[in-house]
Amino acid sequence: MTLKLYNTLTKQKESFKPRDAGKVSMYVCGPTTYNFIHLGNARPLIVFDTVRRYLEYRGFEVNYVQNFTDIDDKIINRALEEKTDALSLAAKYIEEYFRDSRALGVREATVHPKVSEHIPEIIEMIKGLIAKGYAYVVEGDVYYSVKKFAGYGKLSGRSLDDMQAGARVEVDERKQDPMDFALWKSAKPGEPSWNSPWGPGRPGWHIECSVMSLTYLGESFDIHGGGFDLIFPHHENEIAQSEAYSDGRPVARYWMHNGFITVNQEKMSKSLGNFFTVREILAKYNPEVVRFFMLSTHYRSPLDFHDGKLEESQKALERLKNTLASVEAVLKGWPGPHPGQDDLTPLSQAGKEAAARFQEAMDDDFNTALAAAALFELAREINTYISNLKGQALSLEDGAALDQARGTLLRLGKVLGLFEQTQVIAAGDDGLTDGLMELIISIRQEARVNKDWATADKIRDELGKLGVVMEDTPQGVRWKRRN
RNA sequence: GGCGGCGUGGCGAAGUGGUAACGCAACGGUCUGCAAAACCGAUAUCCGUCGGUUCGAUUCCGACCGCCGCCUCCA
Repeated sequence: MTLKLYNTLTKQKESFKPRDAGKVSMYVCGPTTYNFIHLGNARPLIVFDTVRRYLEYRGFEVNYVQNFTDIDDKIINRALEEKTDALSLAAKYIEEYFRDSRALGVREATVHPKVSEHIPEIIEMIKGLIAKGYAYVVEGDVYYSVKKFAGYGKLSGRSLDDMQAGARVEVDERKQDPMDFALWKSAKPGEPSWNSPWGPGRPGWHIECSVMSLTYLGESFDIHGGGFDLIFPHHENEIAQSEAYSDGRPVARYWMHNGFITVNQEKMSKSLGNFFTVREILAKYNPEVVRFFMLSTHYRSPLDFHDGKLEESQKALERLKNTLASVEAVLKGWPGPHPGQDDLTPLSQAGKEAAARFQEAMDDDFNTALAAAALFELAREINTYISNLKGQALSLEDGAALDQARGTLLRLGKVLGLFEQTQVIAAGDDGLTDGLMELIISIRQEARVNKDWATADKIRDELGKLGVVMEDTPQGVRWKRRN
């Protein structure tokens, strides 16, 4: 089986063949850091982090680059409001960004380059574009001439004529064509700026990605990712810049774009004001719940958000965690695997099938929803197996089978970024909690032996009010914190 | 106006040219002192509407209806 992915450029699924055998170079557009990220911003983070994890699972070595736009108009304006300077404001929100992304289980990229630290390279590329005749200077600004680039519009599937008909933006008279865009913007008084051959100023929005991807990944790297709304104009312009600069050689081999998070079917965006920050959501939900929610729909489809969705994801995820906890409990006292105990039971088969289905799903353009189904199917097999033990003593074979199945479930879940942060076993945060719980459980068990149901139930009910769930399973008493 | 996407059981969501995964909810049963968890079982004659192609379409084609996105900063 080969990995297939949908390429926005060709509008079809293609077999993935990396530029360099065994290695994947990947660039994902990062945030403009002028405030906290919201759930919509988090989708590409989680989606492409999962893509990366799966590529690694498939044995590729992944070089993952995600930039920070730490200088632009929004940052400058925000800095003025907060009476600080642009770069320190950006630095602050880069910190905040990492707090959120880490919480969501998003691994750090191999490199996180910042625009402000690549000004010389940016100036170089702009000079090159001017030299090749693709850009022109007007009063300290530099513009890219879209008409000079024959392939303009190939990613977004539109022609310059169509767009001009629909354009309703104020046209800057100094531009040769209304669609021309800025590579370099001259600084107004008081604005942060860098010296350049065209006078003090700062880079336009699009040039940074061309420069950074080229710097860190080279020409024709493998995967370029981002949200749907970046297709035009950002990625279109990036192609125009990079390919003009490198004499027509493609920027990236595959372009991937994730769909939006919507609220009441409308795009979640800062301008509409219908957004939820990652920060506020994580105050209420386990990060893995958010992750599971994001991955329960295919990445290219829109994903509608409301609290009920997270509740549902939470319960679904709990099912998986309950299974892991059950295995854990059953395996208590099991001496460990012995050689030669593979493939002894139907459960081993089930594990293999689940892994195969998982891979097949992920190979098909990262179908995480289908991949998750494989997890649930395996969980049911495990539960059934445990259920059939009926509390009897565990044989070595049973132990081996369960241990193996559990390993598969964990391994596959981790590709989706699940089961990493929360302890699978419902356990406390320190030894004290565990010790106290053991004590409480033994007292309650005594009451149960004495058929003192009132006391037993009171303990369970009161613990419930404190957020601790107690279950009397055939494998013994189990407790966990709710959520 | 141009370009693109979506419409599957109560909800969410996969999917296939030969009659529909998975999760949540609800229902019946098993287990349990009772619960919870878990297991078993029945639930979509049907995949927006209308046509067409086909032996056969939810899946292909066309029209229509509805919703959404991009074309301007936006993940």
